[in-house]
Amino acid sequence: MVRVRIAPSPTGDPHVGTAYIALFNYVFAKKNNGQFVLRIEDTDRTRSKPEWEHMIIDAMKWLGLSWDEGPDIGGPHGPYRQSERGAIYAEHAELLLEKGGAYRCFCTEERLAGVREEQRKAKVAMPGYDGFCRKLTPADVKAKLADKIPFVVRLVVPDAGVTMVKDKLRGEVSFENAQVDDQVLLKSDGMPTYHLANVVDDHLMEITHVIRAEEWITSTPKHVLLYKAFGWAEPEWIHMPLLRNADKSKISKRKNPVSLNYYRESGYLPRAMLNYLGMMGWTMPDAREKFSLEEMIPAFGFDRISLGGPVFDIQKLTWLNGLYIREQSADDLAASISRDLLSPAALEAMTPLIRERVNKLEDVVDHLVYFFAGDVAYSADARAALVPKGKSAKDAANMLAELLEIVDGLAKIEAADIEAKMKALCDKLGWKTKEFFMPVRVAVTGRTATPPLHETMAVMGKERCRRRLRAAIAVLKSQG
RNA sequence: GGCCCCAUCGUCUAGCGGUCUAGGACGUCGGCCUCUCACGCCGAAAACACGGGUUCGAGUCCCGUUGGGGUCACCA
Repeated sequence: MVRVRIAPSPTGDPHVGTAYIALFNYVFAKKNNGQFVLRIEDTDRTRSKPEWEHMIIDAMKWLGLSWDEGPDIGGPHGPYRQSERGAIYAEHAELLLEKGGAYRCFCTEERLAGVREEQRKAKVAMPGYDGFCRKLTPADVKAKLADKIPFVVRLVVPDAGVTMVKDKLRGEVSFENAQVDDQVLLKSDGMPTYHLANVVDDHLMEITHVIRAEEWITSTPKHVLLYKAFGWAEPEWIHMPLLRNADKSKISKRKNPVSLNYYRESGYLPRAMLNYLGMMGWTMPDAREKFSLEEMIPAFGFDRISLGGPVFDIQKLTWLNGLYIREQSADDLAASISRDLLSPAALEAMTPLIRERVNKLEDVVDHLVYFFAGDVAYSADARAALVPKGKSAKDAANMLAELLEIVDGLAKIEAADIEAKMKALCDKLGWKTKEFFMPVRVAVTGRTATPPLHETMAVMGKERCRRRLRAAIAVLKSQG
């Protein structure tokens, strides 16, 4: 039985790269009458948030990639949230300690930083943990444990030899063990790192094929070593090429919209997104470019994967989406417009904001534009208002960039919350409120006159706000 | 920088030694259709990174160079 999984980390917006890898896992599972598991990797206590998890699950459902087991529906291998599996990891770390596959490390952050610094200065070829605590005697360990000195558990990596990773797409990739660090397996807060949790869970959940992004390939030897230390059989390793920005670097929010919500709210259709992602690195045997998930499944095979990292080209995605939009009947299109864009709920949220500004019903249209539109045009007046008197375009761009950073970190914009955060930012920068809010208003709406900003932003939604902040920053930068 | 991966038009790609004077798609440009725009249709420009091998024959196999990317956390 083929069993695969997608294991997103709920530390930010649902990512297009997650959808990409999920798609190939899903299709491979379906092709082989296998099962697809959703597992939430929330072992980073400081960055993981339940809101992000909800958004990821919601986005995956929007795409239509359904899973057979997951935190929302349960299953025989649960729990599917790593934060709820602490005892399992502790137990396995202990097992590894007994088998000699791991050791306790009592080094402080400071010592580690010092070691790193020295290695940096000495230009050591392979910086990494220096193995200090590996030399501790059982008596040393016992004493430190008794003194309640905090510790982490590290993987024992052999000093010599080679670890081979058999990748389905790349063949045998070998790594000198000397190049592999004694990775931390269990953090001092008792939570596992990705490496431990991933291996333990994949084994316990009976995952047969690990289909993940190429960025993981260099840590795979650690995983292979872990399987060996536990005495478990390895899954098949399949490292997919990475989605890229136009400059070929790994796709990132700085250079591309990467949130699935951006595409969802812009009105890209899930089937268009899936189709486009399906042609990133893979082609239909008959060379068709337009194909459905159902058509992809029987045709799929890893033999048609190409390994060059594909550039995520929104223009081509948009063309494809247009094909799907136009093939709907006018009735169906009208229905999706009133359901997904001009919905009663959206209108109800906007109405209180624009009511005072309206004398005739038709007046609403002018105000509705910036709530519903994608990008807004910045007129000459608007451009002028983007830069407050006494400030430079650069100042304004920097200010908006800081605001963008704040918006990025929010799962959802709430009026009171964003108002407080903007006031705080304004104070921090030492700007007058007038100087601060007008550029933001113009950036986000393209207008110099709008309903109260924080409410407008909340109703407009995070995706619209951030894309326009980005656009305004770009305008300011081009002005020098 | 060490290690690892990758390498056909600007971009996504076809090509699995001869059928390649390299095919398709997006984008770009030109034209047709047309009240405008869009859609649609037709056409054009546009690529095998470089150097060595192997072979009767290399875009296709091997090696090197160059280039790009990834990774070197108590993040995933």
